[in-house]
Amino acid sequence: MEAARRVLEAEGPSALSLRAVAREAGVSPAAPYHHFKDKAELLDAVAHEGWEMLQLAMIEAKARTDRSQHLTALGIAYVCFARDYPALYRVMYDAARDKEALPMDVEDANPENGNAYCMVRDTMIEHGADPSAETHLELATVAAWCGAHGLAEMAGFKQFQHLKDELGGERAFLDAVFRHMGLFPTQAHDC
Amino acid sequence: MEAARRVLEAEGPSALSLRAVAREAGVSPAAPYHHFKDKAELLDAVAHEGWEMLQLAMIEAKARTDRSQHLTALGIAYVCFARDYPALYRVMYDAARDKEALPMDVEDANPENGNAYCMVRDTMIEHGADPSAETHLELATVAAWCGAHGLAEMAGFKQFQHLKDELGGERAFLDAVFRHMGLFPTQAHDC
DNA sequence: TTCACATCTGAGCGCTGTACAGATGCCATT
DNA sequence: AATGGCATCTGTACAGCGCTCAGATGTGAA
Repeated sequence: MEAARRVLEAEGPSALSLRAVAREAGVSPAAPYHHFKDKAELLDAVAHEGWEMLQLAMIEAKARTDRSQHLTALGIAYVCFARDYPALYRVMYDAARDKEALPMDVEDANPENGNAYCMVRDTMIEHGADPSAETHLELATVAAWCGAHGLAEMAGFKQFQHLKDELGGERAFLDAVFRHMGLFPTQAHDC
Repeated sequence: MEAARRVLEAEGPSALSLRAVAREAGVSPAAPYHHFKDKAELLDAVAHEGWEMLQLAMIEAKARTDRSQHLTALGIAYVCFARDYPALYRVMYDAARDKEALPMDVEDANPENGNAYCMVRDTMIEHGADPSAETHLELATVAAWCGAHGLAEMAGFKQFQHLKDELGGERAFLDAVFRHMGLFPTQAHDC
């Protein structure tokens, strides 16, 4: 799995073949099959690690931010994670799409925080959402998650470079878009 | 390209190999290379058709909806397109990510409407956005696009099935999420 | 000492994207 | 009518891929 992570970071997701991972690990092409049923299972495992990393990044972002800015901080941390590990982020969502499910069972990294999705929901409550209005709460969480994911995928596109320039950098751009989503209070610090 | 579309719809994006397309078209595996530089160029062409189709769907949605509901209608049409052509939608964004750019040059289908992205911006203006505040306008457009794209990718996930059930169907769910995004006025009709 | 088990190898199958030399058929020019 | 250029297609080939399987190796428990 370390080999897989190295290949992914160095060569991108399209180069992440079982054989390449085996080469990187210095073993024969058949060796990985004694640890993973097939390629998809290896990718699942890599993706799982990715969700753990994302959760840790979000925990950290929350920890170093004012309570009033927690939601924005989570959004920013989310988008920055996707920017810093684009290949991994893609593997994570490719696996999710194949299963038609977000991996809401990732709680290994820091169980008391549940998982990344739960963190968003809990932060909604912190910000005044009514926890007894479950449907409403979950809709708000989904909406925020959609916004963050959408922005994560758009933020790297060249068309929006001029917006970053006009607004004074990437961070200002992300803040501004989140503000326009109407879900997030605004202005925190670096990511 | 017809063969490519057929393979894509029938077998999904992972089965969309040049050789499969050639087989479907009844031609040798080398034949496509006289029309496309490589596989990526074929996929680009397929993706381009996809953006045209999306634009047409959005034009139609706008045409059959009250002016006050145009923005929601676009969002719903967008998400429904992604639901109805999931393989094509994936090819479209795979190509976009490779280029790190949305194809904002797709204006063939209906030039007077520009393209899908422009339609969203124009509809923002219809709804009262100030066209002279260009940065603000574009941020609002980006935010809406991000929300729609995010929802398009999430809407099929199993975790949210119970929300659809509780709210009385997929359409109600989409409406509700859009409402929570704060960008969209609400309630239109079918898609 | 023996046996079970986890791990790994090497060869091999059918698939893929891509390259290239040559065939075919059509269209414009002479 | 004959010629030549050009677009299109074929057949073959190569390296790389996911995956399978029979057998080798080593390690810990009985």
